[in-house]
Amino acid sequence: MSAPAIIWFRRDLRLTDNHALSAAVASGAPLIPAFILDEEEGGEWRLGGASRWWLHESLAALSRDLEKRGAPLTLRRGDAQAELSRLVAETGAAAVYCNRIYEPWATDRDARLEAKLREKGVTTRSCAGALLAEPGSVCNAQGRPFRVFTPFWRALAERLQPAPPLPAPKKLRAAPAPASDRLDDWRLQPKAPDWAEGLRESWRPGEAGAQRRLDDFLRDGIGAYALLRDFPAKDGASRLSPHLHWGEITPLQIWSATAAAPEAGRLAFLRELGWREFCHHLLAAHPDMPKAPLDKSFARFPWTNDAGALEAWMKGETGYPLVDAAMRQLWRTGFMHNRLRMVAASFLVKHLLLPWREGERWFWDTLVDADLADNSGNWQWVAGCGADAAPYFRIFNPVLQGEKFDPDGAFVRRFVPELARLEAKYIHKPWAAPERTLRQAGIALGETYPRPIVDHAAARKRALEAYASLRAG
DNA sequence: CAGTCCTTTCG
DNA sequence: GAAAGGACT
Repeated sequence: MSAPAIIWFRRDLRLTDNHALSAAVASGAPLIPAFILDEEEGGEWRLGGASRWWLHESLAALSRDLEKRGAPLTLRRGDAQAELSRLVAETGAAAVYCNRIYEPWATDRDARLEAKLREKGVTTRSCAGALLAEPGSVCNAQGRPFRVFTPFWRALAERLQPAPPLPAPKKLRAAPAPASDRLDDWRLQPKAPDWAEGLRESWRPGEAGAQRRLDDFLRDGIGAYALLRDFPAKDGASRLSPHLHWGEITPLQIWSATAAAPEAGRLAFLRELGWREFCHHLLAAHPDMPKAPLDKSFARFPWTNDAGALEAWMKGETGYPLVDAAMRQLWRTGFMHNRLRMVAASFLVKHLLLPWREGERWFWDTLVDADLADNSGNWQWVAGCGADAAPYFRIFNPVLQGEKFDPDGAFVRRFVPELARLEAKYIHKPWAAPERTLRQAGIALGETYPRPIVDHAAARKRALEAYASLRAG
């Protein structure tokens, strides 16, 4: 019997369009599918709470899918390099197959690991699939990585020659299975049970869930996507982001599946896929993007340090209904609508002048789609220190944003129930409502719902001055 | 080199 | 329609 091959699952928790898996199957070797939980990997960016929950559910799904095809998933926990080497030694594996991930900490580690395995005569085969194009492969006329989205996306789309996604292997020939941890022993589930409950109500992690989400979106969502995507109460978003992050589905599968969709919706939607791509390429070009502003002049930005304001923002108690609804959606469901991410993030950075890294950290822990490239790239974009930056145009007015994109207040009512009975005219500015109106709606400002923690006009002025000081210096 | 463009907002 | 400025061709 030939030496087995390990399929090292990481951020590719799927069987379809999985090049590493298909290559391993094609090699003819008996297979050992494995996942290693390394709770230290990523350092500061180790798994956040919502991501741990997702991972638990997604691994359970992957494990079932592999079992059905005759090759159970082996689970190990510990330092990824050490555990993989141990698994190779235990099983006599001659090859390791995996799909590439692109975080700077991961590319460094994987390169070291590959060298180490090669010394022992074990070959590593790493495949692409998490992105439409390899980072570094999309450049401007000077051969440099793009810093503006639209030319980047044009250049990528022009070059892209999508091959059809690979089908899932029907049967897997398994090697004798090594000892495995039990998933439940990993304690990936949150300690607060109500958090897990909120997440479970909102999501179906795993490849089948991802496929169903895509099918639903193609049937019900993509046609009107360009029209509805900005209205948080309309649920016009695809909600594929966490599935993409964990590789339960690939951008190529999504790209291919949209081929028959109406043009307007399709282009608007693929553009969002493009932003994901752009952020990943940016991170590869700027490995310190998660902690250092791409625009170096921001090193002397006059951030404030107001723990109380940060706390109010995290809890959704700023007194601005749209911001609060957004922050509570995040906490309850592990998700925040795209437009609200811009509004809530702008509020933290511009209205409160709190460092964007505080927001980045909170989103990292609470988003089910927490992704290093997307999270850091987008926070820098909002703060105005990132790519495609235009800080002066992005002081969102949370009242106007509410009136424009949640005109009847349906979204606010859903997530800020203490305002539910307030008429639409005041739903985004309860402080402006007459005392009688508030009383009839059961609201006592400062008691049942907070007064605004900052005045919009004053905060806007302060932010403009802070940004102007960068240029003056 | 100059001309165009940029996940936009606000008055 | 203006707000600053840099990216890109």
